Formats: sequence, structure tokens, C-alpha cells
Amino acid sequence: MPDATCYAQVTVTLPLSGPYTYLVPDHLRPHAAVGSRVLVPFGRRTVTGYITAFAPPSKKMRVKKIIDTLDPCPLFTPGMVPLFQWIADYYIAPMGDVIKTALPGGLNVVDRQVVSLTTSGTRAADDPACPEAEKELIDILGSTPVPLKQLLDSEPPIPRSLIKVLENKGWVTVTRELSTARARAKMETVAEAAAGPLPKKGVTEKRQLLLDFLRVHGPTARADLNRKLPSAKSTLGPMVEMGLIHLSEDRVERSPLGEEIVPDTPPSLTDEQQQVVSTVSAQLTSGYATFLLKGVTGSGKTEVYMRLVEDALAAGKTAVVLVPEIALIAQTDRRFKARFGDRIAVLHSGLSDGERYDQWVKIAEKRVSVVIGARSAIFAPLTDIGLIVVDEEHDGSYKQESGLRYNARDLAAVRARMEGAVVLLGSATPSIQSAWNARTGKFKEVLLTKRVNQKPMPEIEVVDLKKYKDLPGIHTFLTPRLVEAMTQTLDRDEQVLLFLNRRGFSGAPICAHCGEPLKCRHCDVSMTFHKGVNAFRCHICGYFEPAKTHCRICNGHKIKLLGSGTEKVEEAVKDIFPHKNVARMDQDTTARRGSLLKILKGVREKQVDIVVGTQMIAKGHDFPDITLVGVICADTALNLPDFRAGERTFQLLAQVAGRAGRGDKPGRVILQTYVPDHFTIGCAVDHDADAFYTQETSFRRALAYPPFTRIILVRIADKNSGRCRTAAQKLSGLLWERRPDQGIAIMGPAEAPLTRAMNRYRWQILLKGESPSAMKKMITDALAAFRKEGGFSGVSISIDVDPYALG
DNA sequence: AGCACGCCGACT
DNA sequence: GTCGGCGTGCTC
Ligand SMILES: [Zn+2]
Ligand SMILES: [Zn+2]
Repeated sequence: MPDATCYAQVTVTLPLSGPYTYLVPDHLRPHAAVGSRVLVPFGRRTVTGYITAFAPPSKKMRVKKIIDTLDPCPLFTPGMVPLFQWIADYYIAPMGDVIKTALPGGLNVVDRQVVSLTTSGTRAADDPACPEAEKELIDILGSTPVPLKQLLDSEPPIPRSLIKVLENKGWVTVTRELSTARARAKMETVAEAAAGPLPKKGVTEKRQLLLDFLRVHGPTARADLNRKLPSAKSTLGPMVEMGLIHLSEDRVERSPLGEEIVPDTPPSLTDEQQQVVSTVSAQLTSGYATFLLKGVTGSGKTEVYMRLVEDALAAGKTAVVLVPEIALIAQTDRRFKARFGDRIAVLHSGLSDGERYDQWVKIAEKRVSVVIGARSAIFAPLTDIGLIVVDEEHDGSYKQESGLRYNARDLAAVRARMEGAVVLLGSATPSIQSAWNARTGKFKEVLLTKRVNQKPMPEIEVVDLKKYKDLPGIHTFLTPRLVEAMTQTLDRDEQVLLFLNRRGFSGAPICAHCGEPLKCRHCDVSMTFHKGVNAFRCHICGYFEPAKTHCRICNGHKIKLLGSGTEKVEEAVKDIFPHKNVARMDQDTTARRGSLLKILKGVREKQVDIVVGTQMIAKGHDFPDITLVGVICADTALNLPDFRAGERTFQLLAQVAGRAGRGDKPGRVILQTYVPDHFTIGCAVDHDADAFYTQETSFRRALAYPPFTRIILVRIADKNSGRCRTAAQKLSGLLWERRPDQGIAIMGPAEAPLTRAMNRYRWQILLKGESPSAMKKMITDALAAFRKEGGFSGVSISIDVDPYALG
């Protein structure tokens, strides 16, 4: 019986816009809904797709059938389809890519060609007459089939003809095989005692034991049963056969192991907090609005978020809380878990594919009403969203910097507008963009001006690094003034935190003979020496070079380890304070699961006196006994060729400074810099956010940068440097031809600040204008013309709308 | 993306 | 003459 659900519009997870129309077979109808993940035939392949609508084909055409539906429930809500469409338009991306980016990873099922050995093939290898090349291929295939693509792309490549030859001889076969998705529901077998009388015989003592166990404990998973009652391993089978025990398959949730969390009691709010909660809460039932919460560090923003989430739930709505990835790894979610218990789901990068899938399904099945997570949690499949919180809204990690380069903070407003929800952006140092939106009335501003503990902001002392530049070695950075302040602090039995934006030991290794920097073979950057692994490493591509290396220019063997990273500072600090415990906190010491928690615990329990760390120490940890924060060099980010350099530096300094004096004792900050008179540094020192925003805003206006214009960055990359440049010039020409007389500026093409990464040369073209739609039309048209051009088949072009870093 | 079709250079 | 290189176009 044809009805509305007879035909499904399916978007396949390929870089295609789609959708494609498929027939929904009767037996799949109950499982087919908007958001369902389906397996469909596509060309001569089988691929994964998602139902985005139900509608018959627009014209008479051959329509294929959906092969299967893949999950217990749809993975996104119908309300999210317009969001995906918006993203596809705004970021100039195919719908298939949008959906693939939005949903958890590891879900794609695709078929591929695999080559397998036949029995006669196995025998052929023993034949001495068998040519060497054929023998090699047979060896590679061994006992397990190998994907065709893997053979063709291997080094050295296996010629397609060789495979054809063996296929003709009947030694190998090429077949299509479905790859299994990495993430899927986990099932387990559950045993349950059947009702009814027992037979007179066949029920041995051990079998009776099993039956009793199940009657007492109720249905039990087989794995549990085997553990708690080992004899079940042998007794279960016969009892099932006798019909006395039933087995069934049940879906189980994998949950990441974590410490038990004690429910908390909400503290009472300060007047200011109460004021903010009432203002925002009043909006929860009146449709879309975005609030910008400016709250100094320590003013209790998190408590405000939690109250508002509670209010949203009370109004029968759901809520999403976005936090920076780093904060999540450091367990910011614990406070939310303590408050919301099993009503909350957590999404972050530390989860395995399976765990993330289970959290996702839990959200989709409405078994939770709050989601906390990093960037991608903006795509949580919640219905009836009432509130979206974006904590530390200025944080760069909300911008995805690969593939589809979306900004979750911006999408929060888009999704909220579509679903009639309220957005709360929170930060001590809002982005210039958001601050401006508040100024113009696009956002409503709410304020927390007082710290909860009533403590004043820490005092910041500036140390001019120029004065110490002739001191030996690391003392140019561990200046006498800093060491003195550290000594005083440690003598009071308080803790010190040293912030440095570079990991590793030495970030600028150079040849001692000729002065040539030691660079990566694949990228145009210096290698970083890591003492921990005793080797050089490229931070772009991971390329590894043993410590015993030589200069590529003069073959010299002595490498000078210039430039200071966290490892070098850690070592020097241990040297100066031999009786103090020093912990290092950076990507290298926290890579292993749980290692960060261990360090944090050490700091909390005061087994650690001095922490040396990168960015990640700046977020979310509240250590009352850290009373001195040392910023080793405040200018590192200030000199980057990026219009946001000042903004980022100010935000970072304010945040790092906020780590000092979180407890009862007053905090102090030593800020070292080569440019003590720089405006940005001065504002950070004076805690004068207003001055900084005023000045920075007028700078942006004068130079026509965001928020006064929109920027789109077109990135061109290719293995061949000449072709990359030619492609960039060609594309630039095509853009110029399509440039309207006014309103859009084209800058470039120019080499990217990082000229070469992973053996690909990089160029970029920057577009600046007031109308993003006009710029996008230009780009789409120029891109279409560029693709017709020919000769640029391997060149990759990617478009970054509203780039965060111009790198 | 991946797979087929099709059009040109170099090897039997 | 064929084989196989890759540029072009399509996938419900
Ligand atoms: Zn040299
Ligand atoms: Zn590299």
C-alpha cells in the first residue's frame, strides 16, 4: 500500500549533496524514520546513508530499495535537517559531508573490493615455475583476503594487471565485502528462568543451583552468570534445551569507567548570580535569544549554568552544555554529573567509538535530557531543546580545524533560533565578535562582576625579559625575579604554576657548525627535541628523527638545542629547587588515559609544589594553594601574522592569571615579556578588559576585519609546489573575474604561513567583505570554473568560512 | 569517494 | 594493433 513512507530521501555519506530517492521495503517500514541510518545500493557499491525526508521521486526514474536499517533508533531528529541544510549552504559543503561530520565517528559501513586466494592459488605458489611477482602477491594474500585498494596503493604498488592475470588463472577472486562499522550496539545474552513446573528427572543438583540463582537474581547476563556461578558454563546449555531457561539478546550500554560521583547540593546563589539566572530563565519560555554572560574568573558561572539547565528541565525542555575539549578531559563534567545524575549524557574525545555510540543512542532515545560535551555535542540528537550553554565561548576549540570547518559556538545560535531555544554564551574574556554583538543588541548582556569568594583579582607584576637576555641558558626565562617570587611562595608552603606555550625540550634545534635549523623532512617547520623519548619530532606531521642525527647541509653532528619548551623549564626548575616536586602538564604527559587526572590529584593533594604546563593548565582547575602563576613568555602568540593575535593573547593571559589565588590566600602573577609597553600586555596587567575591547574593536574597524567584515579563506594545497602556485594564481584570477565592483576584497594568493605541511605545499586566498552570500556565490562560481580548467586534478581546495586562525 | 567509460602514448 | 595511463561524469 503506497503511502508517505513508501519513498525515502536518503543522503549518502559521501561528498555529494543528494538526496537520492529509495523505496522503503515493507519489512523495514517500522524502522525507517527521518534520521535513520540505512544501507543503500549506490552505483555498483553499497554505502551508508541517512533518511532526511519521505517523498516520492521528483520525476519518473528507476528507484532502488533500501537494503537495511542499522540502528535501534534514528540518529538525528527531524528538526536537525534544516540545521544540516544551513550548514551545507553556509560552509559550502556537500550535505553528505555535513551529516558525516555531525554524527559520531565509526558509523560508516561501506563495501569494498577484496582480493582472496583460491585453493588452486595456494597450491600454485609451490610450483617452481610460478613467476616471482605472482608468488609475492600470493604471499601477501596469505590466508586473509586483502582489500584491493590496499594492494594498489601499497609501496611498491601491485599492478592491477598482475591481479587480473591471477584472476584469469583462477588463483584469486575479487569480491565485494561490507566493512563493519567500528561503532555499533553491543548485545549480550541474558538468561531467565522459565515459569512452569519442573520435570521429575534431568535436573541435577548443579542445574537446580542455576535455576535457583536465576529465580533469586532475576534475568542475568551470561557473562555475569559465568562469573558469579562458574558451574553455569556447563549447566546452562542443557537447561535451555529442556526449556527451563530462556535466553534472549539484550542491548547493553558501555559506559566509561569513572569514579563514583556523589550527588551535590546546590549552594545558595549570590545576588548577582540570582539576577542572571532570573533574567535568562524568564526567556526560556519565550523563544530564541542569545545572552552573553560576562563573568570574571571565579564569579561562579558554572553554578549559573546548572541552575538554568535545571530551569529548562523544569519547563519540560532539554539542554546542551558545550565546554572546551580540554576542560572536559579535566573532568568539568563531574560537577554536572553530580547535579544531574543519570539525566545527563557526556560526549568527548576520550570515549571509545562504542562508548560514544551508546551515549548517542541514549540521547536519541530520550533517556537523558541534558548533554554535556565538546564541539561536536552541538549535534546531540535532543528534541525540545530549551537551552544551549557555551562555556568559554571565545575558546578556539569550538572551531573545527579540519574537514568541515564549522564553529560550534556559531551553530549554537543557529540551532537555537531554529528550535526556539535560548543560548547562553559565557566567558570572562568574550570574543571581540560576541562582545560586539552584545554592544549592538544582537545579544543580551548579563554580568557577573564579583568573585564568589570576594577576593580581589591577583596582582600582576611585569618582568622585562630584555633585561635578562644576556643571562646564561634558561636563566633568560627563569629570571632572578621569577625565581625569587617562586622561592617566597614555596617557603610559605604554597604552590607555583608556570605557564609556557611550547611543549618538548627544545623548539629550535640548530646545527652547531653552520647554524642551519633542523627542520622536518615533510613540513616547513623546525623539529622539536623531546628529551622524554630522546628524539626530534615534528609537531605538524609527527615525523620522528633519533637524537643522533646530523645537519642536512654540512653533515655536522652537533645540534644546539635552542628554544625552551616545558621539558627544558621543568628540568631547570628541578635543578633550582631540588627538594621540590615538579609536575609537567602538557600533551606529552597527559596522552595516556587517566594520566591527567593523576597529575591533577597530585596538585590537589599537594604532593606537587610546582606545575609546569601549556595551555591546558589554563582551564577549569580550581587549586586553592596555587598562589603564584608565572607566565614564562607572554608574547609567543602576540607576534603571529593573524589579526586575532592580540585578542588571543589577552584572553590567554587573563585566563592564566585567573589560576592564581582561587582559595583564601591572595594570588600573584609574574608576567614576563619582551614588550612590557605593548597595549595588550598592559590591559592584561591592569585587568582592564574594557580598554582592551575598545581599542581592539576600533583596530578591527579601521582595518576592516571581523566583526566589521566577514572573512573566507580559500586554501590550496598540492604535492607539487609549482602546480600549487599556478593553481592558486588561476583560482585567484577566476575570483577576480567574478568580483563585484565593490564590497569584496581579494587578498592574495599568497603562500600560507606554514608553506609546506605533510609534503603538501600550501597557498591561500583571503576574501573579505560584508556580504557572505555574495562572497560565497563568487567562490562557488569560480570553483566550478576552476574544476573545468583541467590540469589541477590532484590539487585540493578547501574553504574556511569565518576562519579562526589564518594559518 | 569510487567506479566506469573513453580517449591517447608506447609496446607486442 | 592492444594495454593501460588517467581525465570526466555519474551514482536514486
Ligand atoms: Zn650544519
Ligand atoms: Zn612534519
